[in-house]
Amino acid sequence: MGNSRKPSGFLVKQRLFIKGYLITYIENSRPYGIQMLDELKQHFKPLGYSPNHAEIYRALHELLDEGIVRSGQKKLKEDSYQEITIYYIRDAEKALALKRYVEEEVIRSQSILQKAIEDFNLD
Amino acid sequence: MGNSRKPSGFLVKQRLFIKGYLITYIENSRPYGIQMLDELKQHFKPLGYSPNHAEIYRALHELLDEGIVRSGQKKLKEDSYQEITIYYIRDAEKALALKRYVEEEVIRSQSILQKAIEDFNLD
DNA sequence: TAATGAACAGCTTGTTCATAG
DNA sequence: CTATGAACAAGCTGTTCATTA
Repeated sequence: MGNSRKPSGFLVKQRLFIKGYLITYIENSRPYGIQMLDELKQHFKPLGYSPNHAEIYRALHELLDEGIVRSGQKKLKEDSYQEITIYYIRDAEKALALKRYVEEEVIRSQSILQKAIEDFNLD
Repeated sequence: MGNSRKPSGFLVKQRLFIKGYLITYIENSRPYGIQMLDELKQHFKPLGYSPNHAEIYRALHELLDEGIVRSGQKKLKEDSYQEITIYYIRDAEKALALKRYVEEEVIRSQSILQKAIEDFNLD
């Protein structure tokens, strides 16, 4: 059973990083997948980071599986036929715990990078 | 031909990160693979990062292929039978260019993480 | 046994295809 | 056509095995 590879502990994984943002977006405004993707792209475009849609959906599905969020269907516009999937926080405690963990990982990653910048400047 | 996947531009890749350190180590003291690995492990252990030996060798081989370093054989100790592979800078200009690129990537990655920290603190 | 290297396996993620409405 | 999702494929990287001296 328990066959998993021990990660080397380099930088925070993209999937986890995105989950932190999705929780925040869902807490604030219950948007849907593509909209959150667009926000992320806008947000990080100046820094050369542009996530793709599959990664957002995979992250959302993981949040569902973990019982952190729940989802519902809704029409995109009242007079529209288009259905979208919107998300709500299901377990606020778990959500907060995950966000804290993401933050830890982000800070740890930053300190690794900070060390490198200092080391490279020593030449 | 040119079939490559466009990276999303998230954080700097471990391989590249390590190459920056290897160049610095080689510039300073011409150590060999395992020794550089041990130094890296010591250096980043407090931050939970512990690279493995295969990753270091892959990085060294790439630096060889790119013509940035060259290698030579040497006995580990004078009275020893054990041979080690030591590295020297072959093209200082290329080496510097790569280090600059690594530094750029590290800084870009840091700004992504910095943004996240600020965003998460807004709750 | 220490150092190096290659092969293999598993995980992450970018691209493409499919489906619904 | 838009949103969602799944399947597929390409990397990347951790683990294991092989070789050499």
